[in-house]
Amino acid sequence: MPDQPVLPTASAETSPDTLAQLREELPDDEALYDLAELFRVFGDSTRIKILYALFESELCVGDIAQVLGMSQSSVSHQLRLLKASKLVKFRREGKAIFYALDDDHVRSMIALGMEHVEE
Amino acid sequence: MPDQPVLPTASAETSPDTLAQLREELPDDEALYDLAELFRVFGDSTRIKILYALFESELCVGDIAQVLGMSQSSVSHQLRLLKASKLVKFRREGKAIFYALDDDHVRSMIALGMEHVEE
DNA sequence: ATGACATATGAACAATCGTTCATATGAAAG
DNA sequence: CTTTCATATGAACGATTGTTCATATGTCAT
Repeated sequence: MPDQPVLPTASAETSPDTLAQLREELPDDEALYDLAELFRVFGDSTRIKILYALFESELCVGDIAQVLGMSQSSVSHQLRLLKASKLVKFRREGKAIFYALDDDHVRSMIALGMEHVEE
Repeated sequence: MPDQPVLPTASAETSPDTLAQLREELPDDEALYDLAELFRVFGDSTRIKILYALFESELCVGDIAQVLGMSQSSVSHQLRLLKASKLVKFRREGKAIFYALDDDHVRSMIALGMEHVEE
């Protein structure tokens, strides 16, 4: 007869207590979901291209579309996501709407990612 | 008769030359695709959770699954992607395989993202 | 008001993705 | 060599995603 009852959920190498503690130390599910969602927004070629196009200066939607060689509609749809995630800000000037990176946070993020990729 | 022929692709606010220059200054399509792909790997709750679980110390697959309350299969599938993107490394010890964050790059990336989300 | 231009949005469709289930590989113990 | 344990992998299915096309909203000039 074993000292400890055999639990249906079997641990492999680390003690169950340590695992339980690790589980508690993880950020809230919501925070983790939000984080994943943020990365998901960066995780598309079109959106990355848009962000890169805005690296130096603001641009209006039509110009972004032209620089990237994509349809206005597609760019607009993606800008919506970037807007919702606070990665870009915008201002109206007559008929045109100019988009720009929201802050240097975004630049840092892209730069850091690029470092990893270029290794 | 207009000084310039009217091009089928109409520019909106910025001069066509400036747009053309901007287009040239963008990183290669391949680099941009790789960058997006990197972010895409971060862009899933399960994978983010796995990375967070490995923040402090290495863990074997079964333990990761238990900490996250997910199936071994699912974790293994996701580890494959993390491996392919060089976000985690691993070593074998008997039957178990221990995974760990590949480098501090990964930690920085997650930390930076978390900053943005927590605003 | 009307027309022209810039942008946004909704529906629809193909493509991609993450999970599950079943099974395969690989290592250690008997 | 057979069994057991840990992990990996393939097929399949539902869910999510990005594009296109058509159309709506909003701004300015006439």
